Amino acid sequence: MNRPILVIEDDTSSARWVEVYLERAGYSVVLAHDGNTGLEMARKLNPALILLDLMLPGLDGREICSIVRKESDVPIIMLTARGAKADRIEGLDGGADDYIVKPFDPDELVVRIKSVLRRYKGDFRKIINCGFLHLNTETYEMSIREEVVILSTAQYAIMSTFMKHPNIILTRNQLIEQSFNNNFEAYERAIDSHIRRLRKLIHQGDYQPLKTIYGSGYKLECPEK
Amino acid sequence: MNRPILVIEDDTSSARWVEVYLERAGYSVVLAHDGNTGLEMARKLNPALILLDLMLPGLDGREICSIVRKESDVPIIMLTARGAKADRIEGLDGGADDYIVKPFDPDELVVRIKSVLRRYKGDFRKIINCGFLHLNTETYEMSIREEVVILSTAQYAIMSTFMKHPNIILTRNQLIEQSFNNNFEAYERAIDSHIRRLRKLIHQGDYQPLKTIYGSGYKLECPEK
DNA sequence: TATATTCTGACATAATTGTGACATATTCAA
DNA sequence: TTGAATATGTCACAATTATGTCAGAATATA
Repeated sequence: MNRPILVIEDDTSSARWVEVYLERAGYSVVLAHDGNTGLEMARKLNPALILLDLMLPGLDGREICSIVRKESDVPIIMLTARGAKADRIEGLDGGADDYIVKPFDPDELVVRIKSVLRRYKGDFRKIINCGFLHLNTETYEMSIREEVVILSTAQYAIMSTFMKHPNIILTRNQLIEQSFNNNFEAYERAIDSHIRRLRKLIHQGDYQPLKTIYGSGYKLECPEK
Repeated sequence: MNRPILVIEDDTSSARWVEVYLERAGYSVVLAHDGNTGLEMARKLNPALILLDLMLPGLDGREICSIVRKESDVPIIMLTARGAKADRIEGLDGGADDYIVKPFDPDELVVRIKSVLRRYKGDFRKIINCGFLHLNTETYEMSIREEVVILSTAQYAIMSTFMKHPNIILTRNQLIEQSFNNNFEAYERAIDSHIRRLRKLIHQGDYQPLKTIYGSGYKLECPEK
């Protein structure tokens, strides 16, 4: 019993083309041509993975993404049109695991699918999502709404610790332990400097999700999933 | 052997609807349509979680909640009908772990359930409940009906001592011992200042649950569990 | 009423964190 | 390899927040 890949894509010809290609690669495929049926199938079929077009009639791709993400942990790859950077990111806002820009190379599609599934089995997400923050664990890129920045090693280490434990107070020592596996010789308050640098990157106008908890440590504030 | 989710809800159609939805999400579900059978089942079945309607024939939802809470640590999510914010909080007042306002989004329900169960596996109570006071041990946030404040280190230490020993007179020295593990050099009367600051935060109109016991110490007044 | 106790606000001080500048270390490209 | 760019840790000092203390007012108790 092989769980299928669910492809939600309104353009029939391109959907069929994907279907053929995936089946050739050994996956079983189910197509949905609009958002509502797509969502319904996502619930009924328990698919192994969802390929989701961003622009859809009926329910929008990103809406589907956030709904599905709330209900299950199924991996989702967004298909987005070329160009608009904002658009790519918007997919991630809903909690997608990866995205591919159209038109894409069929081989690349298969590679991405394999990689997402592999990661998924290893229970390891390529992208950690947290509110409007999205951290790519392969490239160390962090996107904040429409902006993308590349984090330094230490910044990435600390940020990923925060994003794995959102809404929780982390002491400087916890941050050091979790982020650097204790390979950290420096003064505890070096963390403060990293925090300052991170804050410059991730604030949204006046809103700063990296909170100071006086006497305790720091906390990354994220909307609850 | 999977422990079921017990749904105590008198409206049959809405109960069935919840049942279908939860089963689709992979949970096994048991229904009870009035308070008394609900309570009985809660005792017999050892459910993984209880979904509890606030308004019930027979035993009221909040009565059940406090009875069950006395007998076990099973997580409880209250379902409350009205929109009024005060009402939602009333669920927590009985010792519930979360509440959902009807009519609710089925997706949201599943999300909440997952999150409560996840917290429970970590085997720590995130929130200490005491009357209308709720203290979050992760964030040092205290919610008082509708308001949320963040306590300072000392305030948190003292407040959690009170909430772990409600309705009991605590002398200043007991407060110091329990709250600061005797790492406290200062004059006993410093407690008075903390009390004053806490009182400013937690009074409800004229009602002040932090009582002075003349000649002895202080007491946090909570409705009995 | 007299006395003991607690409340209150103001204040000083202590504790903690933020900031920018700087020195050193590391990385990367030529 | 060298040199430039970048990253990181440290420091001094500023800013902020928390805490303890006190004196006098208010309150409780006998």
